[in-house]
Amino acid sequence: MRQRVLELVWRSHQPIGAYELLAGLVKEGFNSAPPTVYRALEFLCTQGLLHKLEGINAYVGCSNPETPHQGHFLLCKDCHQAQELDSQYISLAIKLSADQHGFEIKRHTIEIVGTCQACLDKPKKLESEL
Amino acid sequence: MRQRVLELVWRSHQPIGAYELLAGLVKEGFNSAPPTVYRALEFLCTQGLLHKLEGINAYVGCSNPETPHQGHFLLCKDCHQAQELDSQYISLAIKLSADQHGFEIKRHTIEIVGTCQACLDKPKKLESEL
DNA sequence: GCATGATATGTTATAGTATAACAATTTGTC
DNA sequence: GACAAATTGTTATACTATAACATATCATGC
Repeated sequence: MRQRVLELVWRSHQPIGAYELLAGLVKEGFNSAPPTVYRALEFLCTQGLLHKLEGINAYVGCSNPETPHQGHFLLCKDCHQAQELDSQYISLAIKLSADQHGFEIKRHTIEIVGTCQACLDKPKKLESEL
Repeated sequence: MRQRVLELVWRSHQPIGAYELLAGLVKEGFNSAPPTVYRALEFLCTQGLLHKLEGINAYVGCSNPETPHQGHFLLCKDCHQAQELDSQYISLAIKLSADQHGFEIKRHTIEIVGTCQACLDKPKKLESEL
């Protein structure tokens, strides 16, 4: 079941919600209910195979599951693609800030919303096609 | 109404949820419903008077509403306090990463979950009081 | 094999978060 | 005061998530 969920997430190629995944399972013949999906998602996130995007209640496959890490994401509000970042600078800056406040980090969420390069280029494309 | 909601958020001294705010309004005699609260919250966030914490679906007062900015937060999982950061390093690191990907930032969410200094010190306090 | 406990999944119900759509009211401006 | 714009009220419902308990699957030692 967990494997089915993982595959469905990867197959979507964009962030996907729990109930959308549930619909996918049902379409495959599984007679599943919400807890099934949420359990699988929780497990996969714990294992570092998925990340949850808190801002939009959706899930994406982790781009580098071998190395345990927290996800940093660029979320395009036009095409809804999620690009995972791996920035040492961001991680370092966060660690420094936390240390300054004597704060012990357990996990962190970084979600940057805006417009991706492809979508920024789209208007230009249209122009050049005229 | 918006003012009432803003005051209730500040008065709570911690992140507070929409339905908790609604209960507060009702206790004050207002006969309000969810949309009222959500509208007020959306307005106050847009004005930069509040920040929303996506990870826990709760709202906190902005510590510096004069200067428009995105919230960066340290969230203590023990005492549930939210400490707002203002780190130029974090902002810069994010901007650099986004630029590298040709990404245009609209807004971002940074939520660091862990244990605050006060809560880290608590066990020691108990020890010394024996 | 098969009893046993641990892990995983099924099932039902419900809690918690958020918004759509339309009506009524208030507010500012002329 | 009349009008348009902005705000709030009202009802209904959509979306997200978990509690609680039942059942099934799986690994392990005997």
